[in-house]
Amino acid sequence: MPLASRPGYLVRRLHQIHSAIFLEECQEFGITPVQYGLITTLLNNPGIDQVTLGGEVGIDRTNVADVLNRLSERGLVRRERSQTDRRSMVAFLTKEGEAVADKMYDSMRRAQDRFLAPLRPEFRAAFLAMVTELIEGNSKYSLPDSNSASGRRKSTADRDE
Amino acid sequence: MPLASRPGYLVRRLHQIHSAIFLEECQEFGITPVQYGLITTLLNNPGIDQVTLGGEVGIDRTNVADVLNRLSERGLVRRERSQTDRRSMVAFLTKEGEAVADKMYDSMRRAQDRFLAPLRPEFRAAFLAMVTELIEGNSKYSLPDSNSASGRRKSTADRDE
DNA sequence: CGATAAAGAGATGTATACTGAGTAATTAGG
DNA sequence: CCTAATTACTCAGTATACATCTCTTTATCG
Repeated sequence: MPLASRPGYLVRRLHQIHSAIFLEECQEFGITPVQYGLITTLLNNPGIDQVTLGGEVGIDRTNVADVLNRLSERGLVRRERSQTDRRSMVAFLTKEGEAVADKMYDSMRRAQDRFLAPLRPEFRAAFLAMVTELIEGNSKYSLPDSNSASGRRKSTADRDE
Repeated sequence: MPLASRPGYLVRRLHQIHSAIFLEECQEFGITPVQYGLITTLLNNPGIDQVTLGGEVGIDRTNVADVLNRLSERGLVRRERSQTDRRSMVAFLTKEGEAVADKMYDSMRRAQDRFLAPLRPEFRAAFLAMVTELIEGNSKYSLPDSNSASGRRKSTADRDE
């Protein structure tokens, strides 16, 4: 089975390529794809705790802490202990964080569009549907056990944009 | 644009999921997806130099050195200076390296199959074709400049398996 | 043939991603 | 109500991935 026909290889390259395009398109902001995912989730769910945040964005709990650290060092995110459960840290966007989320939106959209551009337009929805199918069908592997527990709080609004 | 509809998010999750399945299926060998890609490429191209190797496997040249280091510490890979170009390092699988490549093959296949399982069988080829299309259409972002130069040697056989 | 440009490899630093161990706070059971 | 289990987080360690800078080797040009 040649490398170029292995799903795993293809998916890794796809991820690599998207990261490169996103980073190029959003260069001026110095925000990575994962950081942007966290930022938009915080925008829609201010005061969310780190475990729930990781569940929403699809990253490991320790990684959430790492990324939030970098974002709060840059003044985009503010963290504090939860009032209701003092084990938890809850996170908010600062004013600057909200400004960055806003200013980056168009660049993010351009990155997504450029990534999908090689695919004939009529195939794009089908492609995304198949990817979603693969993610949902494999959902039990989608995140480590560390995040799986607990009552995955329903996200408040999902107005996104 | 909600997170779950962004191509970048979906592709990241897909990569995450495949890694988890591969790691689980190949647990007993302690070999990661990237390491296995390098090993099979070395199997088909013994004595390949590091830059060409990186081009074949789709990883950065410094990363090639890192991964080869780990593999040679475990006695799976042997490296030496090229006879023809003493700037280059060329790599070979050791006997143990070849044995591991052989023993892992079935586990790798199982990982790939499990990953694709949620997709209806008649869609799988179409999915892989679309992914390939996206990779080729975006090929200019597929690898950093550091690898792009030089005469990407034609791989000798590609008998793979 | 010697100066210099180009290429390859290495080291260093950043970011993502995950595991495992350990600590503190909360909840559940007896 | 006190102990045990669970949960949230942190810290340390490993691996991938990439950028950048330095050093050596090779190639080229005058």
